[in-house]
Amino acid sequence: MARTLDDLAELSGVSRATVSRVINGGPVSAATRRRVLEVIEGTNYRPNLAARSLASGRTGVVGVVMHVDPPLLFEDSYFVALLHGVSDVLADRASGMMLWLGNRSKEETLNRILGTGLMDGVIVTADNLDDALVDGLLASDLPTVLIGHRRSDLTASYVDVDNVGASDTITTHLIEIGRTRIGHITGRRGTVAGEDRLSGYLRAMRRAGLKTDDLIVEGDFNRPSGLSGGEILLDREVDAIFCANDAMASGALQSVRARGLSVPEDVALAGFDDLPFAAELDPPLSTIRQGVHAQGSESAKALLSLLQNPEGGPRRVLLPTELVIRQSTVGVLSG
Amino acid sequence: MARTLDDLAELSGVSRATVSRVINGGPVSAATRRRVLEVIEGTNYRPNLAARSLASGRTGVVGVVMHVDPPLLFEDSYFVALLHGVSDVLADRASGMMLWLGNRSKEETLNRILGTGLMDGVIVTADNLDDALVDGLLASDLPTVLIGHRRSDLTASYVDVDNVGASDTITTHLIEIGRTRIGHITGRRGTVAGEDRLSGYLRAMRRAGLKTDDLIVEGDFNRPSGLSGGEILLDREVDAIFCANDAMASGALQSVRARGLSVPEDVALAGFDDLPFAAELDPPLSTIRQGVHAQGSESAKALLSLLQNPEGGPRRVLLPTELVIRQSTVGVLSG
DNA sequence: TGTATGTTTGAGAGCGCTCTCAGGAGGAGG
DNA sequence: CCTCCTCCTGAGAGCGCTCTCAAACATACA
Repeated sequence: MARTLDDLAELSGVSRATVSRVINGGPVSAATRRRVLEVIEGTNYRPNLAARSLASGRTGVVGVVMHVDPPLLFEDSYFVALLHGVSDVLADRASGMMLWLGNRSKEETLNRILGTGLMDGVIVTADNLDDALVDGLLASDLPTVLIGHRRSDLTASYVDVDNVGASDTITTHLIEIGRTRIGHITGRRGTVAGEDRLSGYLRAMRRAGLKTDDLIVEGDFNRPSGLSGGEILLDREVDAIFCANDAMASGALQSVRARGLSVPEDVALAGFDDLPFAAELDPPLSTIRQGVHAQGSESAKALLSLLQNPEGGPRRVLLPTELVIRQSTVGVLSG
Repeated sequence: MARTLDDLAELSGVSRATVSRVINGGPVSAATRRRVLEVIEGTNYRPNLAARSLASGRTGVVGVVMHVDPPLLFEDSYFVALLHGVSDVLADRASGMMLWLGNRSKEETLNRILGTGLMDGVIVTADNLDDALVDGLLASDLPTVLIGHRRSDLTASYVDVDNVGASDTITTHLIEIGRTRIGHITGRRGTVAGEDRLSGYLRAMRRAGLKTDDLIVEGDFNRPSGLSGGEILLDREVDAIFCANDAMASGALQSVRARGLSVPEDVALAGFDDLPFAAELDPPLSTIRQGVHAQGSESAKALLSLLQNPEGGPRRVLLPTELVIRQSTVGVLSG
């Protein structure tokens, strides 16, 4: 059983360099190539990635960095879906995937990532406006693609959805069904998604000439903050609530119910994400569908493209979203 | 900025070998060690893992193999919890984690894993009685720890829970509250968990002298099979149903409700896993709590121990489970 | 036939690290 | 003062691969 290139070289009667060329697609005569391939066939040779990395600086291994609190990762299927999308693409075109989660400090994680030298590039979830880990990766010479964070610096590669536009769309939907006192429960402040969704809401309201003075309540993307936020907004007599994600919308729904009010007759309700449970709420939730799996797979494609052609400039992908209208805003749909 | 050991050697006026000793804890005089450490301090040197791997055969990187259908991974928080547990332990004591999911064929995955040569060892989820991927890993010279699969071959290292004993326990609980026609909806056949939980059920029933002839229905661990299995068992006039996991129990609950029967008065209901939603069902579900996070972390510890002392024989860990009694078997708990 | 051009191949120098081996320094014992 | 031991340290040989360079050979054209 051949273990090294030299073994293969001896077995096939050519030099190590030639075997390397065959394996890596270099210029070799057809006859030689065939002979070497035959030898390789019968020998289950596997190139040593460490050696290859040392010699060429490339391994084919890609890093995926999701520096979130493990509990969040644990609860929120968002990250699992993202990982799923990334891994689907990498399975075909990369030789492996290293995963970096949030169980160390950001500084420590950054150091380890940069230190291993085993990865050709990384994909990193960038939820916050400011993030030392993301900044550190961008500042390093490790090719990096961001998920969910469009940096203002214009040199980073990223994959994101148009949070502002989508929020504007769903807010406009609430306006079009005749609501005028539309409250908003924001996402966690300091996150891109939270800030951008707020911006979209404000843009739509302003364009329609509607007031927002007392209609914005701060949430944190978790269900309880939707419940408490809903109570506050109901006190202020809203006729619709747009929550920055579905989890908070389910909390808000509970607050509406608790007052004996009905959705959507008394209060229309809208969320963001279209996670699986959104369709199963009672009534089913109108929301914005963002393809999380696609965000993962597109970010992997972007990174691979970046690795293949580093000179091509940053890759910037803005994925489309879709307004999903269900009974929480329009009542019983006529069939 | 020092990039290599030679740089550090030059800066601190010693040889490369000595710097290597300082970094790896070899025998060095206190004075030299201090001097070298000072140089390292100010220079954010990071050892190159590829080079280290090539020279020593070790990288500190561990592989985690979860060859499940992505949809399953996506839906079932079991795997995320497992990963969480593994990563918590590896964060401290390993220099990285490679993740291998089920988006390739088992053969292809096996080849890639064995081929990279970048991992010191792997942790692999082994759900099925037969699994070519698991067999291949065990047959290779890569140190391997199994999760959830106690092989009969007695040479493998593994972490598992006592499925048989736990099933016996919860079945016995149903017997003790006076039920006699206790149905069982099995897990997917061919899985260790499915078969072992069935065995435990049978053992408890036999010991109590109860018949099981028409009381066993085949399920597949998913909710719909719990619903349909529940309907079949209700036709056969059971007074209790033990489902091989919580997801199926929630389906079975729905089938009981659909007939206007009440839990636990007419039919007592029990599950297995104690996933978060189990406590939130109406009524809350009696079940077996198995620490999934602990399974992950223990398997990581077992692997690290195996790597540190390969001669110590296989590591075998059987984690405890806990019977969690809620209202689905005992009605309203007196306070 | 001679020169220019192109194709295919091998030799060999690393990539950055670990680890063995042997030499030097210093102390203990005769 | 010499020998023996112990403790530290440096030299140097790899680990398995990639990649440059130049040699060898083939082909084309004048």
